[in-house]
Amino acid sequence: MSSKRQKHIDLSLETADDEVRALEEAEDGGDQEEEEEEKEGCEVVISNEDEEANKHQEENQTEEKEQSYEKPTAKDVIKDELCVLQAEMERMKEENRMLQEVIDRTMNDYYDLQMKFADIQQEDQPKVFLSLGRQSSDEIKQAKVADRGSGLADDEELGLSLSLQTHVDPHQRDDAREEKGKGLQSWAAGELTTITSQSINPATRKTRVSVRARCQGPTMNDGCQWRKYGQKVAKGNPCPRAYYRCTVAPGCPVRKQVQRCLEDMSILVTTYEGTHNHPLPVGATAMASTAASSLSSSPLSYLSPYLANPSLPLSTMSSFTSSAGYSGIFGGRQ
DNA sequence: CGATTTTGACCAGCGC
DNA sequence: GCGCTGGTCAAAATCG
Repeated sequence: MSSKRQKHIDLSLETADDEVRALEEAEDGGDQEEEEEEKEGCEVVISNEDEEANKHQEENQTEEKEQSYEKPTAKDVIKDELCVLQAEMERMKEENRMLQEVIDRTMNDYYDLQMKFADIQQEDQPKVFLSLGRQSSDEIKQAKVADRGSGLADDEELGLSLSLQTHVDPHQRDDAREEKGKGLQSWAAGELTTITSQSINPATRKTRVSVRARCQGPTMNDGCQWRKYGQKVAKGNPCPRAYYRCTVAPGCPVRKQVQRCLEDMSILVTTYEGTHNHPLPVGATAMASTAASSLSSSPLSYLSPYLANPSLPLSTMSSFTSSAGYSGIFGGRQ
């Protein structure tokens, strides 16, 4: 051992050390020299091959020592294996523990959302006002105007806020809008994404969701199939507004409007209206799930049915990070 | 040839 | 009532 340069790696795993000690005691009955070695902990012996070649001449002289060295090397291998296995086991345990925590958190969020959804349903079918987007109450108030006019108002970018308001009487709409919504903000991975949702027609309870996302193409690929049925140049925005109808299933009432933002042509403002009367494509469902889970900690009780039958289109929209608003709109077939 | 897009016409709601 | 505007229709054009 003295003739060879050795590298020692002390893994310091007591349990593995104990097992090795028990093994050696069973085999050798307790050798004095080995016991001293064991006190140093679990060791991994790695010989340096380069120096081993240079000192090849010394090998003959130390042949006897080499022979006596082979015995503890074999045990070191066993120790090594045990140490590695032990370390691996600990790592797996830690990983399991973390995964369990994630599952618990997800389940808690899900139950919480279910409870909140039940509460909302008890409010005599109130009108739900949703606002996703970093908006103040005033901005929410302007949402309808902006939606009808030259695209959505230029909300604060780089963030996602969410508010939920409920009110029954259409005449109270303005008052309700004065309330500042509870907010949830999260990063959109550096991309702009603002979602603004509000119900427009109290009679039909049609909900609308506006999504602002950076998109190079003429429209976002949101996983659904759309047919264009009209195009208009809205006042105040030279960019034409395109009208699309969902063609996934015949008679599906969902429609969407697509228009470039006046302030930033790279931003595509897509407004969805109506509720799908059919199951959504896999891609849309996947995205909906992702979006829903990303907002699981928000006060979005209406997400519960959405989780069961999500309808949010999956897309190539690179900036789409959250899409809870779709749940209020595209409830899918329920 | 069927599906989709384009585009002008038409309709409804709203404000004056 | 009139004009403006947004939304929809439907025929023609285009595409695959």
